Amino acid sequence: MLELRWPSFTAAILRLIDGCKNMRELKQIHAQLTKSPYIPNHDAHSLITRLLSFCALSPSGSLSYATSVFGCIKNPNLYVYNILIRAYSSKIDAHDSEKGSCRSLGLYKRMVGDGISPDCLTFPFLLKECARRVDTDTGRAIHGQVVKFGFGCDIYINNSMISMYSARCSLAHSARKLFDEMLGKDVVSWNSMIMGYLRSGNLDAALDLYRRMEQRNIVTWNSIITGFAQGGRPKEALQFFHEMQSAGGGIVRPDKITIASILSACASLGALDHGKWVHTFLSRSGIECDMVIRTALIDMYGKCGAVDRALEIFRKMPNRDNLAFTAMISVFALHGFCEEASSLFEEMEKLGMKPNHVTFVALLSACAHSGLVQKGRWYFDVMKRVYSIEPQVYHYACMVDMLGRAGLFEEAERLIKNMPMEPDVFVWGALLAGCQMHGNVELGERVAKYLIDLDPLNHVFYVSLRDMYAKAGRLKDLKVIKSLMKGRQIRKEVPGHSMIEIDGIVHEFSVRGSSEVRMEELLFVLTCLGGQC
DNA sequence: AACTAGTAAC
Repeated sequence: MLELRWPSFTAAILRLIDGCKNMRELKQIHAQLTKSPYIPNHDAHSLITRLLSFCALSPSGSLSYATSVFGCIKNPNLYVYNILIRAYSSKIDAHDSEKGSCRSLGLYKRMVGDGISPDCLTFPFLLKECARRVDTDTGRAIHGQVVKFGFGCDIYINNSMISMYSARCSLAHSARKLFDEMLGKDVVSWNSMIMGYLRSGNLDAALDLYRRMEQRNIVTWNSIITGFAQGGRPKEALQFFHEMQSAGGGIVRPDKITIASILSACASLGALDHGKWVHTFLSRSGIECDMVIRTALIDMYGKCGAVDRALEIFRKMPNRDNLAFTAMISVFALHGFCEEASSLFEEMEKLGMKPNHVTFVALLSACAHSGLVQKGRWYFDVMKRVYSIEPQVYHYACMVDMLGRAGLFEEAERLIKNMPMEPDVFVWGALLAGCQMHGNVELGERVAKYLIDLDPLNHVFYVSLRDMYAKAGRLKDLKVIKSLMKGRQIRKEVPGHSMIEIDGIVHEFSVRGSSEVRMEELLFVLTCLGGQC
């Protein structure tokens, strides 16, 4: 083949590069090219550019190899620069430390230094990397460059900038400013702004835009459903799902992203009937039931109490990743099946699968709820030593919870003292709960007072202290705390509530009653049941 | 060769 002459030779090599399946094949071609004397100069450039595209953009490519190929190009043009900048924006490799600054920016500076001006495609790539890294300082600098080079009216670039500002929760207002000043807004502009509000927790602002927009697409629906499901308003997420199916004559059909989000909403509601309906809908829809959806199904069935069905789906999965394992382990942990959680973890280890920080949250909380202190200590150690996972503040909270429940207050306090980070309210709250459980008023009083100082408007800590005093018969202190609560107007504002699904409708109720559940009737039934027990 | 959307825990 190397005997072939231009142009068929070059065309054949280009076809070979396009047909590459992996980096090994590509490297072989690259090696042959380097040795070949038959390539005219202007062909060499197009060949090396194609090589670069493969390494930089193909899923089986390699960013480090792309960087070295780029280094071989003598006078890279705008197209070549854009390829590598694009690769940095979306590809993540071993050298891509999440905390590092944008690598594409260095390339951009070099390009401008070479006297090459960016075009309208350069900026979306640059901004995407800033968004991914939540590096809004660099993003702002690039915003300046956009204006300087006269691209302030490009809709793609403006949309990219909205997403970039939206990546940082505190900058939703910067995104909104751009959004308001944009002339030709399209559906992506609206979606990006809505996502900015959803990320920053301002669900009502997102809802306002959603209601006002003229055309919605699948991304709009999926974003608003996901945002509400994750933002603690899963009931509304379900409503959006129904709205989606009745809107626009069913032009926009749910896809697998919709299904994954809606299952997560069902999971947090404990809405088993809804979840089952979605499962049936999924089977009939022809939507591919991929690993993500199966994991969401495991979570949904597990959180709705159908552990057997969750396990069945897990066992029938054609392939499982560490997320699927973690979801199943979490289901076991939630229901107090510590043994099952542990043996699934062992299965995971045998397969050489890497558990992550979430896996250990599940394992540690399973140990805490089962009172398996020895095992919990062991997992905490394995996490650090074997898997090099730095314990986060919520791992410490699990450990303190476990030790507190076991009454091991000295060890719990020692652990808190030696934490590498500042203990948060969950850590102290776990210790307080342990004190309350064991009637350790001396320590509990100290912790509760500290927590009240830290978060003086949170009623939970006052109530704990009050109940501890009451139980210990410390009437004088009880009086003091009660008057303190009265003086500060501390009340249990939102009573603890539960939810129940009846005939596919999710009802919320609490001891104080409910707007939806007829309490007299409920009490009557309960009284009757009580007689039978 | 461009911009927006999914699963596990807290």
